Amino acid sequence: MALLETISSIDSAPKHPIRLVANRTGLTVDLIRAWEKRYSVVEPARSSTKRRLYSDYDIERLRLIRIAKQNGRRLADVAKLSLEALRDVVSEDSRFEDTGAENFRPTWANPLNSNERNEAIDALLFAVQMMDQHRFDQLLQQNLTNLALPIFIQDIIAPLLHVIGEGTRRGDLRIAHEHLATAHLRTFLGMLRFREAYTGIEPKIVITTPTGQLHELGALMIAALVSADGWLPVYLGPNTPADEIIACIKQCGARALSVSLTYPADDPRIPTELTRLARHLPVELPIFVGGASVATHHNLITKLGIDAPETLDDLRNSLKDVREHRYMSLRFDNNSA
Amino acid sequence: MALLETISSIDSAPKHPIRLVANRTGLTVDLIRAWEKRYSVVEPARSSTKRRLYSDYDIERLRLIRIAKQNGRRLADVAKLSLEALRDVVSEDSRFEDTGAENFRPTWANPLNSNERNEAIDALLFAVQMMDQHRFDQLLQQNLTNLALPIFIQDIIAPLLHVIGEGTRRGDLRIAHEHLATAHLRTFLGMLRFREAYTGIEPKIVITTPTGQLHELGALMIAALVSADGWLPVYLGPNTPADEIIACIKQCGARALSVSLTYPADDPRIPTELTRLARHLPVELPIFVGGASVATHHNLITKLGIDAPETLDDLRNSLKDVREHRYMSLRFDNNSA
DNA sequence: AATATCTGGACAAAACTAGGACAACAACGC
DNA sequence: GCGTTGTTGTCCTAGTTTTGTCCAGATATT
Repeated sequence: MALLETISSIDSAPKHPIRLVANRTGLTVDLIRAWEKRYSVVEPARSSTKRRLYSDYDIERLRLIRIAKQNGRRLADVAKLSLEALRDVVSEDSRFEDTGAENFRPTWANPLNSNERNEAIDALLFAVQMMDQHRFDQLLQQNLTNLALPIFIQDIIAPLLHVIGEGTRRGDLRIAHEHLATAHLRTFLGMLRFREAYTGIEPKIVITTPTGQLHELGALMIAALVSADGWLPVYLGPNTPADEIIACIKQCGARALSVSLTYPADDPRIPTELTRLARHLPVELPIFVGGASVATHHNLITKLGIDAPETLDDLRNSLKDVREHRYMSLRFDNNSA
Repeated sequence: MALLETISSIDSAPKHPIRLVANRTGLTVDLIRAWEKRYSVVEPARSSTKRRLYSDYDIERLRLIRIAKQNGRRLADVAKLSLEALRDVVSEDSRFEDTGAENFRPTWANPLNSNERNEAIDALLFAVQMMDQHRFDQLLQQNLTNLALPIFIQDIIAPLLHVIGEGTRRGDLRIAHEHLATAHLRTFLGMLRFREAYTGIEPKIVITTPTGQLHELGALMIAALVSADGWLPVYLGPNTPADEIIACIKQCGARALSVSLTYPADDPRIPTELTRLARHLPVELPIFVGGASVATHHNLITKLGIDAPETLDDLRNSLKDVREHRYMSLRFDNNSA
């Protein structure tokens, strides 16, 4: 019995007292009860002694309803909507936000289980196959509003790119489909950099791709990611010569550099450019590389003392160290080598 | 799965309260009511308690009317127009805005007539030199809200790109500066495509760049431009093979194609790809080319019967003809040639 | 015993409606 | 030039609906 429940029921276990719900949603206890009384917004289970017991599902709905209200919706209109419908409404509204700049944080940062993730990615893939850009965009928005940004990038965007690449290689998708998706993601990821409000005191990180590397989606993912961690990405796009990267770092006083290597892996310019970067940048300025082609240049990278974090989380941790002046540079005295 | 019902289209279900409409349109609540009182600009449905309930259709009309007013139209003149008519009016206006009576040449070659425009572009250029992305973005947003979209693109973006290109060539700007600006504009222009709400009945136009052509900003400008004129751009990004373009047009039933040629002008693949397009696409489907490299291939283009509008305005006019089934194809019987 | 939650209701702030007033401004006739 | 007229955005009042907060007595939890 208990076994079956743990498998089938994920969200709907009624466990949380009203106080906790209030804390998580930002609503007051009174208000939650009032909403229930008037519109049956949520109908929580009860304990044996009549205490309300809310499920995760309920909490999520309340959060969304609060946002919907803030966007100008009336309670009666959204009270009875399902979770899915609410998500549609909220993401639809927040896209048009004119004056807004309201950034609500997805405190609800549950990592996805593999089922949900596959479902989300399948839906996105289907939209690409149908060439339905608006559906595609809508799904992206939805996933973004439901997930914290790092999770969104790591669990949705990165796998999606991989699946699309594979699908195109195998012939399940046409090149046209891949282009459509890539072009859209290019815009979407580019926007993510600007979700955070900048105070002007954030440390800067230059993000780009060296000469010959034309794929920029990896770099953009990193830009979006670090901007959520309080960095100000200076994004230069793909195909930037080493000298220009160096000049940019100097002009804007960046504290770190991230370059992305994907394709082609055997471009002879990669070693040249990387070496040039390592030689001309101060030792205390960390250089991070990432992407599919890193493995090819593993030897050179370790020799130059360039940091090649294996996962996005590793990168984030290293950057945290950089910001707190705890980062140990791997590069020592390369200049004289 | 609720896939079918979420196709993003304007539905006329009256569900939105006035506050939400105000948020989305940028109008005040009072003003919306005043317009209704005086000219019946919109006649929203009412709830059981007399609250106004607006449809998506109403919201879109209000947004357009706001722009029309900003362009100098009188409320009485536009109050009763349909959505389609409003779009025509707005895009019509934006063509003649603030240029004197004599000259509405849209500034490809000689951008600088107006002081304001110069000032705006100088400010943008300065932000690029300072590598101040947020200032850059802020200025773009500011200009965009002050101007109608077509004007913004023709009078600000296009000259700006030109000036940046020149500046980099002459050495006033570094490549890094150009990259920063290009990367940002790539995102910014990509977003513009989604400012319009779609009803699902707009004619589609495929926009891309042929194999070998990696610069996409021109194509993106066109995508943003035509979306304001009531088209739904299917944007494929740069470097798309002719066969894929053809497949895409077939799958999504596009009514037109626009390809952008900038650099390199002498790529041998350009003639091949263009010929392929002209041969395999139905005669009644117009093909538009634009960009700096058009001159190089002038002979081929005329021979193939491809339309090469000289200005963005010409393109917009031709597209208007296409939409109203008045367009005279330049292509006749190329298939047998 | 102190704290939290429940039910039911009261109450006030906020939002919406209808109608109208008013100043700023443009257009027009003279 | 001047005055008149019409347009337009904003604001005001008074009445209604919606919504957030608070209270009181009873029950439950710690």
